[in-house]
Amino acid sequence: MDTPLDMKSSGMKNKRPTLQDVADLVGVTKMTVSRYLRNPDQVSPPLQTKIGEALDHLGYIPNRAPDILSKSKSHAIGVLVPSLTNQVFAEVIRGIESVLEPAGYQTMLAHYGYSKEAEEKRIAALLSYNVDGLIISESYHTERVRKMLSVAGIPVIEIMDSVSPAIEQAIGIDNQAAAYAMTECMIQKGHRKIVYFAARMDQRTLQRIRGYQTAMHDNGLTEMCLSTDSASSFTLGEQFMKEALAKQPDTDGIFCTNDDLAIGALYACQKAGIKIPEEMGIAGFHGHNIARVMVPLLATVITPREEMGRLAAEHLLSRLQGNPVSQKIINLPFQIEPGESI
Amino acid sequence: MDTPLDMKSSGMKNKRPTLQDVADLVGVTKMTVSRYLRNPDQVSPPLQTKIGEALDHLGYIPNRAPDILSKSKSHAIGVLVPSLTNQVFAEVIRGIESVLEPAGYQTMLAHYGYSKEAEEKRIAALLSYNVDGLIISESYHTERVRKMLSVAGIPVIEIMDSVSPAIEQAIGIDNQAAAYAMTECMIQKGHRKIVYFAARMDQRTLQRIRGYQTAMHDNGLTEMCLSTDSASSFTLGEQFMKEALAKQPDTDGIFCTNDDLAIGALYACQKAGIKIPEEMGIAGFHGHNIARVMVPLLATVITPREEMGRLAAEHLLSRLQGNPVSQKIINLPFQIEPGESI
DNA sequence: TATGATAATGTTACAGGTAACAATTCATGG
DNA sequence: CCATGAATTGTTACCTGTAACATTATCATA
Repeated sequence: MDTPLDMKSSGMKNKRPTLQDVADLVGVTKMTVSRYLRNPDQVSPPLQTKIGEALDHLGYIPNRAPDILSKSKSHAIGVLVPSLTNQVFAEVIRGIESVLEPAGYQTMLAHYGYSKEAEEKRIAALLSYNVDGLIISESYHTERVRKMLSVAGIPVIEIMDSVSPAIEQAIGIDNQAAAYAMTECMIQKGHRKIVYFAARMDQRTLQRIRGYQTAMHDNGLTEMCLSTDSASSFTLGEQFMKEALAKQPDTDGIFCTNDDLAIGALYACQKAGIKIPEEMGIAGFHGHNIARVMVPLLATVITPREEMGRLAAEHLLSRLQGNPVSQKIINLPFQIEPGESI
Repeated sequence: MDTPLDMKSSGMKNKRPTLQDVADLVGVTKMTVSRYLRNPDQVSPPLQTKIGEALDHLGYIPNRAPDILSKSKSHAIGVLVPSLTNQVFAEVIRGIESVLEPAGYQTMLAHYGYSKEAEEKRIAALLSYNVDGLIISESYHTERVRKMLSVAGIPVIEIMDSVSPAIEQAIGIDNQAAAYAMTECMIQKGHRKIVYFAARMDQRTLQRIRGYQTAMHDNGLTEMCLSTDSASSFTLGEQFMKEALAKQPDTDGIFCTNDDLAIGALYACQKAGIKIPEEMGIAGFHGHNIARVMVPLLATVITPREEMGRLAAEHLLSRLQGNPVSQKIINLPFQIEPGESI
């Protein structure tokens, strides 16, 4: 005569409990339960106990859907990065979450693998979930993306790049200036035939190339660039190294668009018995953690990735609180770390 | 006499357009527009054109909120990992998304920094957004987490670990067996005084330690373990190396719970002039990409991270289509890569 | 031209929480 | 013992897209 032990075994739908279910159990309306959840003191002490027990017993889980529907406020922030495997973005994300999480916001992460088409789809998806704000990391967008963002009417912050014209607000570094500075540094150290290794030709890489080219030109040196559209990797750095030596045997310096390529190139030299930095100077970009411990220490451009994420989140929160854009473009400092490899 | 150029400048609320707005513009009911969006052929050709134009003109963005509310289907999958900066999880996530994205599912990523408390909060947050399924990467859960998951009534898949009892379904590797195999391999290569470096004492690390201990014991060797609760890093590997040599100067092997520690330890040896592998064998775990190119090549346990993510997503999709759990525990193979460092 | 079938469009109700307002209870002082 | 107001609880409406059903338009055929 017993009822089934639980709903699962009874073949019922086992739907997750709603406020109504809790209210029915206690014998009040769901409004009362709602009040309890938002501020327990709004209901009488005896009900507080009963409602608390009922919530616990049923295992009530809050449901944001109604709120999102009625107030168009999801308390979720969309974060769009090109890649998750790239350590750089992982650190930016950590910075973002370190601010959003304590503020009660959920981050909705999406990535688009550097494809404009995917970016469009991902932004549409994030907007369809009614995110309250967006942090994106590209500087060029299709017309449709711009329209979507404008229509959505939510604050948008672009990160990584402080040079391209911002939609509303951009926080990043000046990639061209950083690349210029590193190239200058390599030249000062005596390198002359410096080749640039580039992968994934996005805006940031193009700007770095421009910085490198300008520095070479300003010093009366000849530039040479090896590039590909595919993803960068340690192995690609090795390949490029071999290619550079084949094309220009007297190459004495390599500046890479990121540390992955640089590390690959460095190991390729070690395997080939090329002395670093005497015979070949190698520099990277972005300060991969490993660059700071390896032997020899890799020359690299150190960028404030985590702080960039933090700042982006802070400015976004500020705008969600109704404040206007305080500063359209925020340019963060970078640092040239010569290491031991140039 | 002109109307303002756009709504922004008119001080209006600039709310994002709804189906009703589109319908009003065309002169039909929103139901007709809804039909057009789901299957254009359901409306007459002239209306198809007009609705298409209106949608475009207003920049309509679909809104999932009503659907989530009425059907409790969000087409979002929650993915919970301990850390995003850890490359291992980035690759798992890539595997997951490679399956979910083409299937029309949005991933909602959350991480909890190895804290049980944060895990609870994160799972509650994901459930409050009505995710249709969950992929989580811990094997031990608080009672409250178990209750939430049971009440939510959505498919849950645990990844990383194939040994702990699965809530519903687990996909991972046998960490203990893998650590045993690598320890055996080190012993075979002649190392005797092998020390284990562990950070972040989660279940997986504990199982690896057990594998190491068993292998040492089975070979009549003495075990020694350096561990900390804090996060692993290259620098920590360096510190541990110094500590191990101080405590046990005749240490001739290091087995690390991950490649980050191993790489740090390896460079520490290089800086101290200790020859690898002659004087010191070093092995890692998980096959960090860099381990596959560095000099010397790092001995490591190669795990199918991306495939693990793919499989988890595929099984989740299958269950979302109503299929039952086909296999409660799926044990993926690992591979011992001796490299040149042991 | 009437009839029935089919295509095209409209109407209504619903999902679950909460703002806004309404109603009820209860204690207190006159 | 009732008026008054504060404290507590209830009622109604709303947010947006769509399933389910209802209605109207269109057209071929008897």
